[in-house]
Amino acid sequence: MPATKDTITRRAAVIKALAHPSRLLIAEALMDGELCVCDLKDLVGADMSTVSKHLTLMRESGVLVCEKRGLNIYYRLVCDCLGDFLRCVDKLARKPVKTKTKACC
Amino acid sequence: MPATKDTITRRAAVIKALAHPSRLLIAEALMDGELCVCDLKDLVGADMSTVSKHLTLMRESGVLVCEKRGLNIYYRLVCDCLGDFLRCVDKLARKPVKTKTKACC
DNA sequence: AATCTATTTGGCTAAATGACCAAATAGATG
DNA sequence: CATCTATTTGGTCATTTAGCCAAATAGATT
Repeated sequence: MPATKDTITRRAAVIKALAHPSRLLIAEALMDGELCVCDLKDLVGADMSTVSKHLTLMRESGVLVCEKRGLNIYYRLVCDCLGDFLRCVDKLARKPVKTKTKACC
Repeated sequence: MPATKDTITRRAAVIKALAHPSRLLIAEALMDGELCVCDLKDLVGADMSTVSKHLTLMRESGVLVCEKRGLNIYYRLVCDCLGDFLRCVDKLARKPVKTKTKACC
């Protein structure tokens, strides 16, 4: 079953939800459990509205869900399979890049 | 050991290398083994120069390596741990998004 | 060495992204 | 019900990204 163009695009959107330093930071923090927006704002260190937009993107891509309790909104990761991936990414990110500017050959 | 800002940025770059429909398509195709640029051009269906730039991005982020043999340059995935991740992404991408425009609460 | 072929690079433009500020909303509290 | 607090939304601007075309490169073939 070859993935349709639409399927690929939706998968890419999920990945894109993690493909930004602030959003990755958020995802990694949420691996230890849910946090409210204000916590995440402190973590990221950006304007609250900026953080909120990152969270909206992540939520709409299906990576996060949220729940309001009291005055706060708590976000958490949908999927715990992210852990393995982040370990994989970390392994890749450690490697020095072989060729900075030129193609390998 | 809390990850430094620089580390997070490099991890995000690795993820970003997969966070585009064409690049994801390339990565998935390469899970079955190496392919030359011309194959990938056919797969993606874009201008050769566009594909080449995607490949450069992926290579520089550490996700791909390449090797020239004969006239062609063959690209392959550096890490096979991507397979599990892509399965995870697929699972997330399948879920209907709970709330399209409004926050959950 | 002249030419072919595959790929990359440079330049350009349109579109998407990310940041901030200000204003709106929604629910809790007095 | 008036207000406070947490969060989202809308607007704007600068930056980045993705696409194509044309030109450069590098290695194979004649």
